[in-house]
Amino acid sequence: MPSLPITSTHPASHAAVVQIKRERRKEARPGELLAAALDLFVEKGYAGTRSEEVARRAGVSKGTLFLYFPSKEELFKAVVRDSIAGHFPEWNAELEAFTGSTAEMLRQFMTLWWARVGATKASGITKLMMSEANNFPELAAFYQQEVMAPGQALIRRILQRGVDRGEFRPMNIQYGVYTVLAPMIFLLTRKHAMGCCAGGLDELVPELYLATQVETLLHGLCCTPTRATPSLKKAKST
Amino acid sequence: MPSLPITSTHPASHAAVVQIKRERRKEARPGELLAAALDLFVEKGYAGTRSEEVARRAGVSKGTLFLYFPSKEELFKAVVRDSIAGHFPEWNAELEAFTGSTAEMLRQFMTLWWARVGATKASGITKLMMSEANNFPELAAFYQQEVMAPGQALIRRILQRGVDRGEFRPMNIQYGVYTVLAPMIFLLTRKHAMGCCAGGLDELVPELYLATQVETLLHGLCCTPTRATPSLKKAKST
Amino acid sequence: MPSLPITSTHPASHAAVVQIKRERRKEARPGELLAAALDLFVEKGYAGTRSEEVARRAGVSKGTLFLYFPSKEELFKAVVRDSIAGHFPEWNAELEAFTGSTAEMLRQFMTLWWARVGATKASGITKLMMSEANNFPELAAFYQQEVMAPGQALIRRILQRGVDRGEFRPMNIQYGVYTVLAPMIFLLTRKHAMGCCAGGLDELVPELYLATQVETLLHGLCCTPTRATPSLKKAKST
Amino acid sequence: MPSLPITSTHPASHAAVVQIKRERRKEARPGELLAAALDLFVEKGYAGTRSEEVARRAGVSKGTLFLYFPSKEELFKAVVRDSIAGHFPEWNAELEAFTGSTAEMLRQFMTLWWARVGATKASGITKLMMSEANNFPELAAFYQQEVMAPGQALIRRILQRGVDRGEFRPMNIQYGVYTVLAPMIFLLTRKHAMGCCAGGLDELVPELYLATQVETLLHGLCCTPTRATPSLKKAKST
DNA sequence: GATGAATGAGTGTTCATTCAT
DNA sequence: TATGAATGAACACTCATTCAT
Repeated sequence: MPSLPITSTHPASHAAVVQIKRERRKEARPGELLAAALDLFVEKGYAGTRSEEVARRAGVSKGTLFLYFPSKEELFKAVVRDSIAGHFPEWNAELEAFTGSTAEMLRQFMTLWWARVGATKASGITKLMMSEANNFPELAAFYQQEVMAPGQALIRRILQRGVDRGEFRPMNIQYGVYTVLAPMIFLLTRKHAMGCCAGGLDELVPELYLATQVETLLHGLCCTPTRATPSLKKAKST
Repeated sequence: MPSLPITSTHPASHAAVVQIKRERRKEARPGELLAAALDLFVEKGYAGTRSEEVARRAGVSKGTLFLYFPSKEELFKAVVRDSIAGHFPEWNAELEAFTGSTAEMLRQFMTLWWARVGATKASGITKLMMSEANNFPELAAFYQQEVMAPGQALIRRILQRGVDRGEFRPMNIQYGVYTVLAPMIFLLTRKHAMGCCAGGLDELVPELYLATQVETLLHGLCCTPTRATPSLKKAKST
Repeated sequence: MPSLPITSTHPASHAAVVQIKRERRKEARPGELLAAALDLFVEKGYAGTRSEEVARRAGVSKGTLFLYFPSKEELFKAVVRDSIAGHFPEWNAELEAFTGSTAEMLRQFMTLWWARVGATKASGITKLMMSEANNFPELAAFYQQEVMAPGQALIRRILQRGVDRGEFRPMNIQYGVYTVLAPMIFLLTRKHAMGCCAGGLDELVPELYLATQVETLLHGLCCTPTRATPSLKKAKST
Repeated sequence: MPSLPITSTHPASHAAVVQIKRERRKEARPGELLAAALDLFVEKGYAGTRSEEVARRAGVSKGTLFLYFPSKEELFKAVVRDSIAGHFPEWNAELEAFTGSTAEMLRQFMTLWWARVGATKASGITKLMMSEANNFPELAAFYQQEVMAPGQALIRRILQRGVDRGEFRPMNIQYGVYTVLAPMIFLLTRKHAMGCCAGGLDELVPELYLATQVETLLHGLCCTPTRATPSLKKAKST
């Protein structure tokens, strides 16, 4: 699996970051606008983000924004496309180099996902798509193809490895994928949509929640009780 | 200049001809408006739904809408109450009358939730809240209070019952609630946000997915392993 | 000066008050509506008064209001016309029967005006006219003719009497009229327009204010110092 | 069906032809808008003035108005400041620099007030407040604070100076203020509310009326009788 | 006559988009 | 290229007026 093609429809969108700040960085404009727009779209949603604020945060005038992006809609699409730069090759490679048990592999996958996506700004993109997919079907298709599909393929490979190596019971792999996905999406929802109104009682520690989920999952998935749940040994005899 | 077309400027001169007859249907209006509003809120989101269109879809004028609901916000709350919140007393009663095993109780909860909410338009409301909660804090608080809190309380009661009766292992109940919630939210996300672009490979049968999830959960939750719906064995022999 | 013609364009507007409350008082409707409208127009102004509230206060439905008055504008006109029933003949007669000094006459005029107009609901009509005259020129003309003119004539007669009897110095009578009018209008303004925001320091006792004004006036108007200001005797010798 | 007229649905296809050229006049706009707003507020009252008409009269679009003034209320406040409130520092300074007799000071105050406020459109603002204060409490508070309070303080200072210097008799200063205020308010009422229907008999020359009032006042206020403007005698001889 | 459900033009305000400079 | 002043279509909500019952 070679590096994913980067679909960037605007010039100098990502490379600009590396550029030297010479001649008042003309080439960097689109990148700065995209960064500002990402922040604001995540924070305020599509409708709630005013184009003037995007421009101001990028340090340019309102007119300049429309010089680079013909409309707010196009800006939004560009933001989503631009933000989904391919980390998948790297993650794929990491997981393929993994040599431990598949249970451990799943634990590591979840942990890394939280550290690299869930806990970072990148999670905002996912939230954005969940919110606006209906309004931008074309974009949803793009997201499905560029993010959801590779992501699910990655999970699928883990589960398949577990089954192939006799570590997991035979299963409907696709449903297994969804089982892994569900707590991730749940966390994103809490973080970006419901976090504001969570009652005081249910402070949720994401890392702990994910760990708990993985162990619960493994109980259901594994052929032999995983080390994290010795108490189930008796149960296994049935 | 004899041949210029003369356009009548007298008010209501032409409109009167087209005049739609006014119907007086006081009893039926709120329901019709609620139905129209549910459709549009789900389809276009809260901000994207224009009150005039709600009225038109219900076959009345803009003014009539505000005759029954004093503001867009109250209209939305009424929709939430009508679709979801108002049913909690009934659902609570049903579960309290339940006499079977707690595993079976959880299965029934999930099944009924899908039939009554997940599979219906009401599910769109939950998706909508996930999308727009950040932009409308008052609506979010309302939803939290009227839907999230009672819903989670309901799940909590099920889990607690399992623990109390020695059917489930002791657990952090709140995390257990989230474990039950996660696949529900995952389904809603798929249906409303990603459903439009689902690839051919992953056709998902929600009922089957939920059943699978419950069984996986039960493997992790129960004191004694619970094979899929043992209660059905008896039923078969009948 | 015979009794002023009462211009009432609506049936049973005033006579209704005397009527016996038999047969659910059909004839009283216009009168009740006018009374309710007067209250509300005075309290909330023309634009601020909603026709539905007028109807409700009169104990009828919104439709009924428009049955009696073809529009809000006509209702307003009717209110003003109806409320200015002629007290002037009575007041004229009273003053013509007055036998004391003209200074005393002026004092009594002011005192009675406050008791009968300034302090009562009738003052609201004047405020109404001051506020809305520009929007209803036709009505303003009516008010000018029916109220302002007779009122000023009355004052004029007092002043003229003072001059004729050698009690007041010769003066431009019309300006004298305005001098008498000014504190009256000032009081109405305070009561109806600025009263809401008067600072705590300047509590104004209308009767005291008017008395003060009259004495100040008399200092300027009288040939000999009036009894209320003995300290001025010395000054008079100049 | 070949002969159907095809109506272009492309946006701005026709409008572009009629397009009025946009002028950039940032410096001039606020003044133009303020002038237009003053005209309309005086003519139609606060509630009766539509913001779009203010914009149109200033030759700009509705949006431009809100570019300079964030709301109708702020526009009104700006008009008040521009017309009246903003001049108090200057007027205060003038009076503090005054070195003549307090009687003369009062005369000058009245004269200047008429020339600068009473005779100008600014007077309409005061009339407007008298009309609409009850319906817009926040505006009333603003006007009280920015205009009424400084204005009355100014008068109070004059009267106090007269008393302190032994020119005026001791008095209840606040009532004195009202005595000065009354003819001013009377004039405004006549001009804006009753002026439209003034009968032929009472042509009023405001300057003359005010002068008369001041002299009448001074008769009552001064320790030694002050015949009309003695200071003018000297002036004549010059 | 009386009702009150229904109407829809009108209002302040926002904001993506345009365009003269 | 870049600016930011200017635009105008939208939108939630109000309320005088109408009319079926």
